[in-house]
Parts: sequence; structure tokens; C-alpha cells
Amino acid sequence: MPLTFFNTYSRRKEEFKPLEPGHVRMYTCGPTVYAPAHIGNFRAYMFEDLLRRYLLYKGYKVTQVMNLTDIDDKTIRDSKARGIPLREHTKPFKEAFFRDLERLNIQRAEYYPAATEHIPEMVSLVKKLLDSGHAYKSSDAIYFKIKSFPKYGALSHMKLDELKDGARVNSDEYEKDTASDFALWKFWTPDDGDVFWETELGKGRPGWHIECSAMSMKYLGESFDIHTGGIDNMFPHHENEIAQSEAATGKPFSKYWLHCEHLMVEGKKMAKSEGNYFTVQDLVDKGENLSAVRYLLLSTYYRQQLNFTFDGLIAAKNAITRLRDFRDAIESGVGTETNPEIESIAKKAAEKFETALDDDLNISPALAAVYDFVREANAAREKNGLSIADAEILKQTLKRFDSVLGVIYVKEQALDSDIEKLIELRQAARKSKNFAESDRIRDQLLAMGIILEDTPQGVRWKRKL
RNA sequence: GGCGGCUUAGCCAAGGGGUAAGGCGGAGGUCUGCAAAACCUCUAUUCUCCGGUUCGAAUCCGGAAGCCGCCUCCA
Repeated sequence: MPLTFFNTYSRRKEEFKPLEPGHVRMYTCGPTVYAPAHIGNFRAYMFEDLLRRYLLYKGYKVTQVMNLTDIDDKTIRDSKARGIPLREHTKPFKEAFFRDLERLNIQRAEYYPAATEHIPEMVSLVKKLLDSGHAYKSSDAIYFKIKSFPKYGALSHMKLDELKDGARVNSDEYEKDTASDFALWKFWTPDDGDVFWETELGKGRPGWHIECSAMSMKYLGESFDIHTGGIDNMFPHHENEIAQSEAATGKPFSKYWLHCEHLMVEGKKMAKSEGNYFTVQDLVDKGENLSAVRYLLLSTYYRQQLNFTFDGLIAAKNAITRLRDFRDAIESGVGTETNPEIESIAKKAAEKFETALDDDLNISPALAAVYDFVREANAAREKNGLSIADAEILKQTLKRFDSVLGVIYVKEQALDSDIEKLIELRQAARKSKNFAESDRIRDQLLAMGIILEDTPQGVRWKRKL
């Protein structure tokens, strides 16, 4: 089965064929750096990470661009309120974003362009639109003329005359021809403070949409393969990107559009007023395990709303523990006598895993394949043991799965020397059959987050998640 | 008002005309020092409700209820 994606543009699943064979160029909508990103934002970045990792798994070369929106009403408002330059204001949020990506084991994209670094590219794009009659200058801004782009609405499947005027912006405030025209370049007003660029377009700043068009085309070319984002970005943001990009170049913009659904927390829309609004740091402060957070965000099909709950986090922790126990159990084999079932178990699991993800990154059946693999391999191992070669097959298969999942083979902290000492003490107590003492030490270690496992090969330890 | 999505076990979650994947939890068992940990086995006659189509419906059609989005700078 070929790799297929549900393309928002066509509203159907389509076989994925990159413009350049073997090389995928994709633009993944990134954060607006006015506050630490919340777990809802990270659901989207996690979906983008899954997409990236699976493309790499399939052997594609991937060029991924993720923008950092550092010019918008909120960053300007807040930096002005703090009386510091825009860049200084957004810097810590950018740093926090990268720290969170790392903590959630989200792979780095190839490029993270910031809007402030790409003003010339945006200016030249706007000029092109002005020259070709797709944009016009008004007293407060340069606007894109939607009527000049007949395909407008093709992505979101909304017709212009169906749009309700003034849901959020009072259209009378702006001097534009049509309420739905959007700003490409906003002229400076006192509210902008010292945030402005003196350009051929006049003193001002870019609109939101133009940044993504300019930056995606700079790094990926005028036409590229995949554009992703949260479902809320579909309209108007992505619709506007298509309009301004295709109007400027006359070429198709992105070939595939993938949108991920929103995240709910404890069954409710995440909102500060509900008290269910969490950043990654909030979860760390609550003592939550970030592998479990990663698993929870990853384990629901991206086009399905995901309900983030603390019960779900416990279930995720236990599920990961099972996977890591298996990882440890197959670490080494013995001898050369091959277990006849191992190869076919591994092969079948890999096929199921790929068939699932090939189908629009449907992660649930892919996870089912992983757990079937674990169960069947465990049963075969208990029955006939593992040779060195068998263990290697299982390990390679599990590692390959984890190249997509990113929750099994993770760096773990080494043991402190005092914990090692306690483990030795317990072993001594067990040897002398002083079980009361050995159990006491085991409980003590458990309280410190260390779980001991007595096996025929000796004692093993692991951290409680 | 317009457009879109969802409702499957105690919880999470696949499937989408041929008789309900997987995870967590729970129950039994193996191992063990009586334990812990691990592993194995079992765990939905039924898919929000009401009609219809069909030999056959969780799946298709019609209707109802509930929940969640988008409709001009939210992932």
C-alpha cells in the first residue's frame, strides 16, 4: 500500500508523490512567540514530528521549515508594555520553545525562520502583488484583493458570500474594498511603538499571512509538497497563503495540506479560565513524565480531537513501561539455536505498522502492531528462548518502530552511588535470607522511584515513571 | 445563520456492509522467598437513540439528542 494523506484541499485521501522523487519539502506552521507554547500547540508540533519521522522511516530525504512568528499584535503589545525591544521580548519564548521541543523528543526541522529576519522577502512579494494588480494600497495598509483570485476558498470550502462579516473585526474600521480582503503590509500607527520597518512599501510591518508565504517559498521553492498546521489555521490563514502565493507566482503552492484537530483537556476546551491550560513546564512542575506526555499526544490519530487527561497520562506511563520492559528483555540472546517464530513475528509486525501509518498516519493500528509484536515475541521467547541473532532481529525491529514513536530508546539517567549501594545491601540481605531487611530496602528504593526486579539472571532496576 | 467533525467496554481508542484491533484498569495463572517486578491467559452477542435499505448494519440512508470546532491574525 502506498503512503496516502488526507488532503484538506481535495477532502480525500491521496497517494503521496513528492514533486522531487525521494525528497519531501514541507512547511509546518510554528509558534507565535508571545508566550510559552501550551500542550495544545504541542499536539500540532507532535503531529508534525510524527509526519517527519515517518517520512524519514520510509527513506525520504526531508526538508522541513517551521516558522517562528515574532511579529504580531500580541508580541508588539507585550513588548511595548514591558518597554523593551521586540526581539528582546520574544527571545526567551523562542528559547523556551526549543527547550520544550527537546524535552518532548521532537526532532528539529531543517529551518526555523523568524519573521523579523525575512522582511525583504516579504516586501518583494508584496511588491509583486501590487504590480500584478492583486493588491492595493489603502490609507492604513496594503491589502490583498480577494476578488482578483477566483480560486479563493478552495481549501476551506467556504464561499465568500457565506462568510459572516465582522465576527471578530469590525470591518468598518478598516479602509478596504471588501471586508474579507486581508492586510499584506500594515502601515505604522503609534500603537506599534518602535516596531516598524522603513521599506519601499512605506513605514510599517508585515501582516501575518505574508510571512509564511515569503518564508516557505524562500526555503522550499514556489511549489512544494506538504503544508501542515492546526485545523483553525485552515481558514483564513492557509487560504490567504494560497491566494497571495499563487497570485504572485502563478504556480501551485503546496500540493498536500494536512490539518490536525484540536486538543481538549479533561473533556473541555483548554482555556486559562477553565484552569486546564498547561504548558510543558506546568506539567514538569506537576511531576509528570514527558515521555508519557509525548505518548499521549502522539497516540491519537491526528484528525481526531484528542482528550488530554491525567488518567490518560497514567495509562500512557504504564504503556511505555511495558514497551521499555520488553526493550530490556530482548537486550541480549543466548547461543545460536534460532527460535523459529521470531523472524515471522517481526516481519508481520513491521508490515502491520507500515500499513497503518501509510494510511494517513493512522497511529492506533500502528501501536496495536507494536503491542502484538511485544506479546507474541514475549510468548515465543518464554517458549523457546532467544538466540543472539533472534535478539538482534527483535531489537532492530523495535528500534525501527521507536524511530517513529520516540518513547522507548531514550537516554536515561545513571544511578546515584547511594542507590547503587542500597541495591548491593539488599542483595546481601537476600543472600543471607534476611527478607525483612531486603524488603525494607526495596520499599525504600521504591519510595525513591527505583523499582527492582529479581530475575534468574540477577537483580535489575528501573525508574518508576 | 453558513460550513465541518465527533458519539464503540470502567477509561482511552481502531475498524467502517460478512459477525468487534490495541492500550490502561480489572480477574486468573506462571515464576518467586509468602512478596515485588516481569510474563501469559481472560475481560463488548454489541457500537448514543429512533426509523429505513439489505440475506446480513457499529458500518449505508433519513431523523433525533449530546459534545466539539471554523466563519478575518488561535495549533
